[in-house]
Amino acid sequence: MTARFWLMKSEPSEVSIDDVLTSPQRCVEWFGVRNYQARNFMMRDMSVGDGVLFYHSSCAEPGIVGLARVARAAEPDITQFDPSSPYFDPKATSANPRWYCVKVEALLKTPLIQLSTLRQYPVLQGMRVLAKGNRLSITPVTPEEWNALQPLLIPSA
DNA sequence: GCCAACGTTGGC
DNA sequence: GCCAACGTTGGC
Repeated sequence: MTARFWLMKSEPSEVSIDDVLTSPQRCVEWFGVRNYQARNFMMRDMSVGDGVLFYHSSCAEPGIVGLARVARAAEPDITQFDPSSPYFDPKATSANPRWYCVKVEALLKTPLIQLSTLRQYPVLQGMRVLAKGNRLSITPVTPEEWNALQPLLIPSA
């Protein structure tokens, strides 16, 4: 296990940072990931306690909106078994699940950090989320990037 | 709505 | 195993 920090995208129309912060345990199953690379990050590389940048995508104001942590290791994503779910996968069975998800606990809401802001910091230029054409919904964040981001993540009064 | 990027599918 | 076609993502 190498990575300890992650950026995780969510569409706020589906699950926003506010949705998670106001849910009973401040937790959400990261259901709906249907990309093997992202799944493998959750299955192989994530550990409880890993730091998470909560990112809103496909919305009016895309960017980092919160801090979170991995709260539980990967388990089968139950939406793959539900024929009424948009994430239903007919090739998945409970004996042979295809898709797994970790549980994420939201910690706090941060000021919105837009892509244009991230681009201003040389140390952050390598972030996958800034790469042209990047579509991966879960990406590793280096300790250097994580540390450089901290001053930007302090909640305003 | 546009479109670039990229993952997946399926015929061969 | 190749690769063209297709579908999806996601910023703009």
